[in-house]
Formats: sequence, C-alpha cells, structure tokens
Amino acid sequence: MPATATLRARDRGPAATRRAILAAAETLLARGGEAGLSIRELCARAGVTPPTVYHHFGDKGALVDRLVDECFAEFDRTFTRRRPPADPVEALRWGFARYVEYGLAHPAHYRLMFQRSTARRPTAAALASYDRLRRRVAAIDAAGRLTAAVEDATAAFWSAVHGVTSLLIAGFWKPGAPAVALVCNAMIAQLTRKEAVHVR
Amino acid sequence: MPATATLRARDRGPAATRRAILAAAETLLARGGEAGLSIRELCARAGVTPPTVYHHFGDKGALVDRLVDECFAEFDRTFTRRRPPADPVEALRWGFARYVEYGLAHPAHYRLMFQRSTARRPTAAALASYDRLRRRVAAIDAAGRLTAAVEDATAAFWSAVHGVTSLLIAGFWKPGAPAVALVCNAMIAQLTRKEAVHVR
DNA sequence: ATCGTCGTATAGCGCCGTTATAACGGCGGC
DNA sequence: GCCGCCGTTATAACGGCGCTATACGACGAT
Repeated sequence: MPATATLRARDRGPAATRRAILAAAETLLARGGEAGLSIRELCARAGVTPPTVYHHFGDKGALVDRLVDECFAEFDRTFTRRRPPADPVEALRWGFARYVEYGLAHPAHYRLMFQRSTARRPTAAALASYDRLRRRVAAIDAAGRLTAAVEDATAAFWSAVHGVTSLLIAGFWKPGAPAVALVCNAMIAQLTRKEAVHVR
Repeated sequence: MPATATLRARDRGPAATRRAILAAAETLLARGGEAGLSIRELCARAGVTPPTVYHHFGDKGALVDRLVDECFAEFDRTFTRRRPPADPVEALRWGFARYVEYGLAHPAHYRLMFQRSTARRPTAAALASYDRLRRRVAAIDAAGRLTAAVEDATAAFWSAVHGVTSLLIAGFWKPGAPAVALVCNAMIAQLTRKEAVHVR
C-alpha cells in the first residue's frame, strides 16, 4: 500500500487525484499562507502537472474556493466535536471561544475564509456556518433573553469576535490578552440578559 | 508647466521621481487593490523603469511600507479635519464613525494598513495612530468614566471597530447596517459610564 | 580636464498562472 | 478481438511578474 502522493497521476483514479491536489494545496496554505499557494509548487507535491489541476478545478480561484469549503468543514467540526453548554447564552460564549481558538490554530485558513483579497461571494459552506451562529442567537431570543433583533445581534456578535480574532492572528496582541474577553463579555452583557423576559 | 507624470525621469529631480512613483502606486492600489499594485504597471504610469524604483525604495515591500505611511497620514487627517465633541465619550463615538468612514472611503488602503498578507511589524505611523486612540481612551479614564484598564479598553475598542469595518469592506453587509451601531454602542455602554466616579 | 558618484536605462533571470496541443488508456459497438 | 471515443494527463510554451547585473550619462570635486 504505497503512499498516495508518490504515485504518478495516471496510476490512481481521478477522484484520488483531486484529493491529492486539495491535500497539497492545504499543506502549502498552512505552510506559506495564500502567497505560498502556488500551482506549480502544488503540482510538484501532488505528483501532477498544471493542466490536470485546471481540468479538475477550472482555475486557481475555483480551486481555492474548494479549499475554503474544506476549511469550513473543519471549522464546523470545531463546534461539533464538543458539546456546548445547555444555557443558550453560555453556549454563545462557548462558541466565541471555539471561534477564536480555530483562528489561532489555523491562521492562514482563517485569512482565506474571511479576508480573501479578491472578493468572492460567500460559498454555501460559509453561509451554513453563519446560519449556525444565527440559530444560536435565535435560541437566546427564544428564551426571551435577547435585547436586539436576531439578525442584527448575529451580525454584531460576528463583527466583534471577527475583529478580535483577526487582530490576534495579525499578531497585534497575544492570545491571552484581556481585550479578547473584554469584547466578548461586553457584547454578551449588552445584547443578552440574565433572566428571561416575556414580551407582550 | 507640463504635468509631472508625462515627464521622463531624467528631466526632473530625484525627489519628484520618488513622489511620482508613490503617486502611481496610490492610483494603482485604489484601482485594483494590493493585487493590482504591480511594479511594471507602476513604472509605465510614472514614466520610470524598474531599477529606478528599486534604487529609491529597496524592494516592493519597502515601497508599500512608504505607501502605507501615506495612508496613515490621510487616515490621521480624517480625525483632525473636523473637531471632535468635547465630551470624551462622545469624542470616542465620533472617532468610531470617522474610522468606519475612512475604511469605506478607502477600502484598498484599509486592507493594506490592517490586513497586509505578509506580516510586517507596525510602522511608526501606525503606532502613532494607535496612540491617538489610546489618548482618547485615557481622557475617558481621566474623567473617571472608564470601567476597565486603559490599555485593555483601547485594544477592545479597536478590535470591535476593526471587526465592523473589515466586514463592511468585505461586503458582508451594507454601510447603514444596524450591527455597526450595535457593536459601537455596546462597547461604549459596557466600558464607559455616563457619570464620573471618583475611585479611592 | 579628469574622475567618481549618483540616478537612470537596457536586457535578462527565474518564477508565476494559464493554455494550445497531443498522447495515453479504459470502455462500448461491431 | 478490434476500433474509435472520450475523459484524463502530459509536453511545451506564452505573457507577465519581482528583481538585478551591467552600463551609461550628468554633474560636482579636484
């Protein structure tokens, strides 16, 4: 059972070739960021030639789109691997911690997912992730503990935790910095309440 | 009095050449973002050849550093062109609005200033801008109206407004979106108070 | 008048993303 | 059992990129 990457492309199925290309792309991304993700270097690692990549993915942007989809899959796993607290507000706070955790563990992936230089419309995987956050916020609202509209609060929560995460990744301050907790706590304190309120 | 850009490099002084290069870089950046900023295209616009650029700036990264300095100068002007409110908390809120305004008016510049792909240590101009925010926060603290340490609150404020701005620029929602005000208001409401408190 | 230095130009290297063209190989029709 | 088709892969090249070895011209010091 030889290693996949050492086989020439002709000796394995197209699906395996696709997977080898994406795996090499992931490696290069993690190693050198978006700038280090070169088609030719990728080809050398995956044992493939450029036209093969273009046959399977179209162009580099589309290849990166598929790579981003894989990133979001791993991102989702960050939230499903462990069980969140039962209390919906605590679940949100727990989600913030997982979010920041993912960004710090995979900074190059995070940049690609949320700060891609060439603007693309969000992929289905990205929208699904955002929807998961919205459902968390809706759960707080359903408990009568949200102090703003669900849509607006969702956007606000994401803004805040994204701001913290991207500045952490950029190295502007260290992981344990008090500002991180300060932002998350402020958003939760302001947009949720401790006890349920029955409107109407 | 002929236009500077139409002159060949030999017919003007080195300082004018430097300025022409930076001006062309600014134009290209605004037009096509970081990806559109190519040395060769820049040379064509500035009436200059590549070695001249490298003679004056060293390499592309250093050229971009100088360009970023110019961006921060314009960024600072955003805050000094108009007078902020006298009340320190209102001045902070006013600063948030100017910050977001700048990001929306110069998205490519903002990306370069705060989301450069190849991490560089902050330039002096960047540190000066951050210090201006810290002084604003310190003024709130001096009035006995800050509920956290100056350093931490400064970092938290910046995180929040940066998160909002970068997602606005990325097009994830529109300028008037309620989330923008929601985040800014939440941070101010949580980290400042309306009346002064004399500790000790 | 000569020389050195500073600013600029010519021409080229090696890398990039991308593609025109062609060769390989499995699979259905005869 | 052979043939031709078509999906997949390879060879080789194009134009553009950042960058640089080298050379040339103007100008001040001697």
